[in-house]
Amino acid sequence: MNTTSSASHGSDMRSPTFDVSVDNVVFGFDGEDLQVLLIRQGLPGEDMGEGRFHMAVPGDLILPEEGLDEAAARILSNLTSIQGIYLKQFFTFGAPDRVFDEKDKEWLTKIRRYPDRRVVTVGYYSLVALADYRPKPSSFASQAEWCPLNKIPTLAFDHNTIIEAGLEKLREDVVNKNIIFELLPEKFTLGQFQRLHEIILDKTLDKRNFRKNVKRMAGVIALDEKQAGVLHKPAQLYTYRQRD
Amino acid sequence: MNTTSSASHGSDMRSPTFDVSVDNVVFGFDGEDLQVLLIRQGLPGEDMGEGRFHMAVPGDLILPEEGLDEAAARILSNLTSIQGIYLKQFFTFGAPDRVFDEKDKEWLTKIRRYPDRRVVTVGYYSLVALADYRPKPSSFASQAEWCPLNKIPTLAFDHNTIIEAGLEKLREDVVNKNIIFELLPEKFTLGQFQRLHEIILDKTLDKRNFRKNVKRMAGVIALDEKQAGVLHKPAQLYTYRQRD
DNA sequence: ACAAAAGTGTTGGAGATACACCCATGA
DNA sequence: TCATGGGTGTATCTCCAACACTTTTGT
Repeated sequence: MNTTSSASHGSDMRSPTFDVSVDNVVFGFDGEDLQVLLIRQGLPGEDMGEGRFHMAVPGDLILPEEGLDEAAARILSNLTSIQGIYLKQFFTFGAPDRVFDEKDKEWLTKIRRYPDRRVVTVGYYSLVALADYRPKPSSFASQAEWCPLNKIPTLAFDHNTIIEAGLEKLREDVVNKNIIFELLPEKFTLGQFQRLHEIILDKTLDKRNFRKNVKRMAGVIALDEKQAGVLHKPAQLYTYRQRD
Repeated sequence: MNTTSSASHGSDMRSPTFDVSVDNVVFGFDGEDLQVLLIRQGLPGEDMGEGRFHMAVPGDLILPEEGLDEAAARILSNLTSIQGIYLKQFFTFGAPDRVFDEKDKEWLTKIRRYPDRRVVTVGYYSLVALADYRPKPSSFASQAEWCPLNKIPTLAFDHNTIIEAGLEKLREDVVNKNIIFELLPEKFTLGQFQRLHEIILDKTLDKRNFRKNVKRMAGVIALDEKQAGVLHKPAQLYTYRQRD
């Protein structure tokens, strides 16, 4: 029987060496569209403006003494000065051929000490209410940009796959957990709320039925305040307060 | 602005070194109870019978050219000669202090080449229909044993946490995906089917309502066969066939 | 006045819940 | 004959889906 102790924890003397990274799919909702934060970088020491870019989701190797959640928060915070944002681990990508594109390999040669070392990356998604951060875009890294979900270009490594998987997980979580409010600004209209559902679930919802459901929802509170400056009937504003 | 390129993918020259492992929470259902596969190991070269054990979930370091799913399948297969079983990645555990117990550290000293190296482990759960494998326990490693869910002892490392998280994920998946049949033998009774639901969801279900739901379920087919040798009215047997 | 989104009820059907007794078998 | 789990139907209620018109604001 093939039951040597090599199958049980840690009994093997081989010592493969890996890097572990975190990649963070940051979703932002601006009241209209769902966007994803992308990083556009030139090679270090080269002119950013001359055409050759590396586009990816924000990510980095984790530090020797750092937890995974911690790393995800650090990366996001370094890049955007956004803090206290909802972060969730959703999947770990460890295919041995994750980096197969020649351009990606070349890139790593210039940027990593051990460019050939295999990297296992832990995927996170983050949720940001863009209205609360967009007004001060200067606080964002100049190389960071929001990109609408349906216009994502081809990215480095397996990052298109990672975004796809993150979106899939977001869909699941929106129906099963109470996370959608993380994408909404503090004050929001029911129109925005419904639009957000429609984008994430990728289907249209009935307005009256949707509003009935919202009324049944705990934590959604109507404010004494309406929209202003819109070219149509101003909407009632709502807010969300977690119930004790 | 704290937006140096250190926040973006791979631009950091540090090179932490990690091991990456897979730990596999194997759930088995025998028609009565839900069980978890545990590994009991003596130190290599020591007598297994003399008291000092290391108990854990099956796991191992991944090989340099091996994918994560592949590693999970290899570990399970080495240990139990079970193959073709449902495997699912559910969470990655990377806390820097995952190994804090002195006994665990001592264990690693004896078993690992680099015992102090930080290990990030990818958690999988597997589903096994015990009736299809239990009859031939000799095919199992002698150190592997099934342990009822509610009698799990204190395990090595963070393995109690891992089992807890795996169970939690299993609960979610049972309601959202079609995976519960992976735990059922090819032929099963509605009583077993209901009991399995009750164990996993940790609540009692109404028999008549449950059976109504099963009738509505696609893929559950009544066989021309009944239980035999039971000391009560023999139950109709059913099977599950994935619909095209 | 017009354009644009906000806001508002009813009905029919499907699924969920609650509930109690008889049946077939082996010992 | 007894103990054990197997097997069955009905009534109620809640949730979901379908559907169209009026209101308020800015231009």
